[in-house]
Amino acid sequence: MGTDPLEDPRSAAIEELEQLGLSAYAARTFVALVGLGEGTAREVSQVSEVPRTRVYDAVDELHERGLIDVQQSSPKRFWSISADTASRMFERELQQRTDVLRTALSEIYPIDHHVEQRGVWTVSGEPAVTDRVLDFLAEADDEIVYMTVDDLLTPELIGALKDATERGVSLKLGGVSESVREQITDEVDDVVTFESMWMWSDTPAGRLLMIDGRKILVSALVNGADASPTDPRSENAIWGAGETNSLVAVLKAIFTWRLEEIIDE
Amino acid sequence: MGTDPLEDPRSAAIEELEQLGLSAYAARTFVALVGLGEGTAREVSQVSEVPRTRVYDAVDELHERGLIDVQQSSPKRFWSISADTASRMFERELQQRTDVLRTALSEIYPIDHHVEQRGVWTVSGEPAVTDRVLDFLAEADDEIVYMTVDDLLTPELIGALKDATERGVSLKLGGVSESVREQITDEVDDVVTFESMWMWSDTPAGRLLMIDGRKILVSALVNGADASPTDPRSENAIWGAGETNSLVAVLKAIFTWRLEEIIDE
DNA sequence: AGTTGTTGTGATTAATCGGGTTACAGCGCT
DNA sequence: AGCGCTGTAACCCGATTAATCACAACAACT
Repeated sequence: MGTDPLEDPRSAAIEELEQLGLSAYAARTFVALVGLGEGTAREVSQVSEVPRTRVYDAVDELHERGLIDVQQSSPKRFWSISADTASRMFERELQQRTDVLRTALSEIYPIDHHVEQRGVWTVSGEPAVTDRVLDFLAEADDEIVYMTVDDLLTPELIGALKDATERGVSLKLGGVSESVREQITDEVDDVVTFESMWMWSDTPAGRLLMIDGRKILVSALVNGADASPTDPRSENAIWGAGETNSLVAVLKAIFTWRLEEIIDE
Repeated sequence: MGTDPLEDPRSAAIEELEQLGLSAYAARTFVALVGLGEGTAREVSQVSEVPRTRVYDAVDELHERGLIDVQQSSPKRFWSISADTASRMFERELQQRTDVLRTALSEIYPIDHHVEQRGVWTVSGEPAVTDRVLDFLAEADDEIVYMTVDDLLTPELIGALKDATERGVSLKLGGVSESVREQITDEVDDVVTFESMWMWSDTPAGRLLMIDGRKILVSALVNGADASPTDPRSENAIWGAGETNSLVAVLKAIFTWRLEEIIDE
């Protein structure tokens, strides 16, 4: 990424505004105006480094989106809404958009997602992997084996695990630290915890999930050398389903074997 | 607008996905995959009318955003997440974005918004006008006079009016229908309502707001001939502040005069 | 009133991006 | 070997937008 993460709020804001659909000029102009509170085209141009003659277009764009008010004098004056109001504005608009999207998509959705029995699927991105894990947990009806590192065990996931045990699914949880383990055994009954077994692979960290011995997901965190703490860590996962699935067959064998060994201790 | 409003969910979804930052190909591909549940590049290409050779690019884009899983076989197979999961995905991402924007903007925000005493500001768009009205209501400490048409009197606005009266501001409300008036007098104490006085202007509908006799906002709805009920109706407003402000001076004179006359009846 | 610097609009150019097409190498199948 | 299909990559072209320039309208000041 070329821009500073949190150091420079102006660049960060401009970046976001562009992502949200504003032109580069409009974004820079708006940020300048938020800083100034109010100003003329010349003033805006000086602090934003937008060519003065283009400030007028940018301002039109912003005015139509309700982000600034304009004064029809000469020179024209521009007045930006407050940071808080602007954020509310975007939030409202985006909420509306996702609502439309949700209804449109659900109207499309046709047949049930029959699950492919052959092949291995790959997933990219931590949020996507978590979603898949949540889906799978929800469809378990016998046994869940879940191994994960601490910071991927969010409250949302703990809730899903709890739900599963409450409908009679047995849970084996591994890899977490002592403190987290205590917290879990406190909140969730019917859980067996076991020590980490990341040693069986050279994967530094990630998750491993097995559902009813018929569905398996494995993930690895891939932020190698350029690991910046603020970045959303990048996670890649693969999963497969079905007794005959090759991934399931292989991993299930290794997994249950090691698992029995460790729990027996 | 060239696309159907609600008739065709596919077009609607594609439109939204593009607005949300997906390329046209990626949007069409995703919608096709949601319909198919799962499919190959060829199948996707047939229903989405995306050139087959470009499906692969689109699919990369979608995979990186966590919207689909891919199977590394030949032919490759693509598996879309459910409509519900996809919506949650976007919601989460956008929430995150607006959060970043909010903090960035508030760090920029410098001096307090000193209010210009001269000149008239213009606002465009119903949401923007409502925001301005809410801002102004919040800073009233003596008297609010508010005239509006029914459907612009949202719960949010009623709440703000109620807040104001509860801190001792007197409220004069006009223009609303009988039923709404009853609802208001029910919810909010210390409110004087009066009949519409839109006759003083040729404006068909809109709002008129006066705060402490020192700040005035006037709006008009401008959806002329092409008024479609689903469109967010377009509203334009002007406002000015300060005893010496020309807009305030003129309107205040007319307004209080007519107001006394009507309420006296 | 004339002069001067500033303001706002419009036209024009340059560069970037994304949609659309084509070429082609690898592969399995007959 | 021949064929069809899959996946990668290169290319072209049109649209959008950043960036520059020319100019008329205007305000201010002498």
